[in-house]
Amino acid sequence: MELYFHSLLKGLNLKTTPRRIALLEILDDEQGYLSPEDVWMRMKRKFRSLGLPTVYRNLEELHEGNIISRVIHPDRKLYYYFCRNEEHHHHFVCVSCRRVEDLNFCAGREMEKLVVEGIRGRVLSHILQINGLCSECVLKEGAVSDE
Amino acid sequence: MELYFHSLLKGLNLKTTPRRIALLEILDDEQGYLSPEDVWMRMKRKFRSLGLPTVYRNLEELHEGNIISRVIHPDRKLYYYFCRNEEHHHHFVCVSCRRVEDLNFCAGREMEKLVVEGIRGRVLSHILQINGLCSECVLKEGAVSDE
DNA sequence: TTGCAAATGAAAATTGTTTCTATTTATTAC
DNA sequence: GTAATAAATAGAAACAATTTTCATTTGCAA
Repeated sequence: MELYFHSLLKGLNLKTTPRRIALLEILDDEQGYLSPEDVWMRMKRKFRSLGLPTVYRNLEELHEGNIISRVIHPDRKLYYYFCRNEEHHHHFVCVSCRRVEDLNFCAGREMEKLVVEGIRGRVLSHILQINGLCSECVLKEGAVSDE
Repeated sequence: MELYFHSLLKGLNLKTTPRRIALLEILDDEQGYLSPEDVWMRMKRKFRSLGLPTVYRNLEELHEGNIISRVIHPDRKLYYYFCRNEEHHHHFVCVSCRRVEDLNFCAGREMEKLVVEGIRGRVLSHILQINGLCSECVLKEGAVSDE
């Protein structure tokens, strides 16, 4: 694995540092996506004196090199995830407990068709977020509003 | 028109101030969308001492009241525009010229089913936004990246 | 017209992200 | 292996968009 990461980095003319390896491992282990701060917190377990700018810089370099993907969520923050040729998916966000669950669902194909045929434009990316109550919070059924 | 705006504001229990009228007029005149700062600059022509927080506050209140719509551009800034379509719908946002087009498409039903049956949760709302290039910008095909 | 809650301006705070700079480190040529 | 050097890093500071705070002003219901 480390060898594979090394060759990826080499391909971008980036040096293979322990931090970059760790960052790639973290993203590779995650099935969802992570904010720079999420990545930072995970990496800090290993590198006590890691700076947040280092995380931002590396995430952005790897994104530019097409090794990881970036999404911009409606919360206006950046999120990154490892590029797998796996099914693109979206997240269900519980507005009560803030848990996030993956949804193996994407309307991308339909949207693309609609945009290409209807508007005659081109789709570059899309943002989909579903807000609701997860099973536990549905039971608790507290006075939770959608915001 | 002013009367119409007055009734809209009344419906939200918001007072009819000269600033709110001007703000609504500006958004109503625009066929695309505007950033809070865009709105601020246009309003300053009329109100010399207008504060930017006032613009942010009002845009957000009107958005919450469903009088104006909000989109989040890939540049991570907020943009607002006047709601003309009553149906629930989604947005196609041209990342090049900033035009917004309504898409009469919603995958809400499928998502709902998936969430209820799969996760056993409840959907409260969803946000779907498609970023891309509109027909004109596809033709121009400039060096525009999804950024 | 008056009283009061709502709206506002100005300044300051916050948040997420980026830049700067001195120091450290991975790689390359020997 | 080792030295030279260009890239990578930490830490501090800068930044930009947005939000909060609070004292003052204003719309509007009584």
